[in-house]
Amino acid sequence: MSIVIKNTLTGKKEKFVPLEEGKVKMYVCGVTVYDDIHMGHARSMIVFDTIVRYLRYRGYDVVHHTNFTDVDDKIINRAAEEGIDALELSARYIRHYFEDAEKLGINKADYYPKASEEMPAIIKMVEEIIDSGFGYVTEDGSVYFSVDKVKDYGRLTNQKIEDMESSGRVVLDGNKKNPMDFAIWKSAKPGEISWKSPWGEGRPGWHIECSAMIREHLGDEIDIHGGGNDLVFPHHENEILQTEAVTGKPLSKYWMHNGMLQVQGEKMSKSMGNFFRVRDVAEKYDKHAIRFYFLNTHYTSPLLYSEEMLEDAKNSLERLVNNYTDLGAYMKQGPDGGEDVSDAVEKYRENFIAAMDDDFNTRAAIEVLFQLARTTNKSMAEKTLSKEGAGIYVSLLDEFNRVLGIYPEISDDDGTLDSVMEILIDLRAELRERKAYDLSDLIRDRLGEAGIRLEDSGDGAKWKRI
RNA sequence: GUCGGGAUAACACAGAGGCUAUGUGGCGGACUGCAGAUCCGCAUACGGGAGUUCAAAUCUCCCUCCCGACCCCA
Repeated sequence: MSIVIKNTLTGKKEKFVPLEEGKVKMYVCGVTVYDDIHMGHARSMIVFDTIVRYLRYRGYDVVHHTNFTDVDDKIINRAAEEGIDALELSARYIRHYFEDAEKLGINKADYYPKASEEMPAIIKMVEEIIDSGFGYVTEDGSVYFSVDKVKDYGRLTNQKIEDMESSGRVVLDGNKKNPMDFAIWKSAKPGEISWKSPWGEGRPGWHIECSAMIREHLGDEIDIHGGGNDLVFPHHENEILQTEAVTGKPLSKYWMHNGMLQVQGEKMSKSMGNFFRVRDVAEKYDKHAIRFYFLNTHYTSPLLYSEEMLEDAKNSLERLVNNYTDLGAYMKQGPDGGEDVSDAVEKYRENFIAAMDDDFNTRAAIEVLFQLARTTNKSMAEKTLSKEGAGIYVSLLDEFNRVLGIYPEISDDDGTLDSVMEILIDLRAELRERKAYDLSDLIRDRLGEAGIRLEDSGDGAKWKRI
């Protein structure tokens, strides 16, 4: 059994074999930090966060880098509007990014390279591209990549240059020799943020930073390169060209792309103006519901965004969380002995791994959780489950949760609250015994207002924080 | 135009030749003083048309419609 990954490069699912056994070098394209991140970015972040978590769960030693594009036209323009320095603006949104990432339960990447801090590596790479004959310098001090020199352009896109030009949208501008040529170094306009280079003051083109930063920090070849599928062309295509022009080696063995989030049938994007900021959504939905919403679909599929969808995810997840907290409570109160759960547990683990091994099918993995919930709910109701068995299930769910991050962390038991609740529950039992339902219901209602949900059942009451 | 991905019950979303998909919502039952949770059951499916096959939601071909990429994008 091994992991299978849908590789954009070949369009097929391929067995995952890293360059170096047991190790995974992974680079995921991050965001251009000129504004707050939206739910579309959140999807990509959660998807790749989960993939990293799973690879680690499967025993791989993963190095994961995600970049920030902190120098680009939009940042420069936005900063000019606000009358501040470009890097001051990008620093602000990088800060926001981390605040938002935390609200999504994202584990930190090992390193976050920023274009502005990688100039020596970027300039070096541009020089190497020129030296290899793939780059040319223009009169104004810009440097372009020459696609004419490339043998098999369009590998990732599976397209020919001629076909793309027929779109009529690609135009020959400036000093380009071929309309498909792209800037790897842009000369600075007066007043713009710039760095010194052999070609004069300027800044990097969009695609070069990723190529340069990968090479600088991860090496010539990596295992997995990820990002949204809107980056396939031209961004990733061009990254491949740049890197291979210099190293002669494939940039990444596997290319993974997540599907777009759609709002009313259209892609969510800044330019469409139909986006929802993570920080706004996170006001109303917690990270577990948001993660569940995203992971309840395969990462490559398009996904509809609406508040109803989030509401739906929240309700669905509640079923799983109820099961999880019930198992937690049963662990303390359930009977000893009971049937052996080890076979069942092993089966669930196998199914979970089989689902995730198949191109990280989180949706199928979640179905395993629902199956587990149904059968354990039943065995708890029938008292055929032992407290030990419940404990084993809880650890199993904790294990799965290290990958998915959808169950809430059980807050440290406050012993005081436990005893207070015990008193209240006993008191209510007494009241109910005397059929003083008005009082017992009042207690339950008031607890609800205080954020504690009390549920009566045949053998005592259960409570949990909500 | 070229290339890619889709169309599955009320909704969302898996599956990929035969095996009860799953969840939310709906309806009906069990449990219950009530509420909630939980369990059991029910209903509504694989865009259309041909074909291959003993057997097709799944494979092949054709058609219709949707989304994305080709300027910026996760």
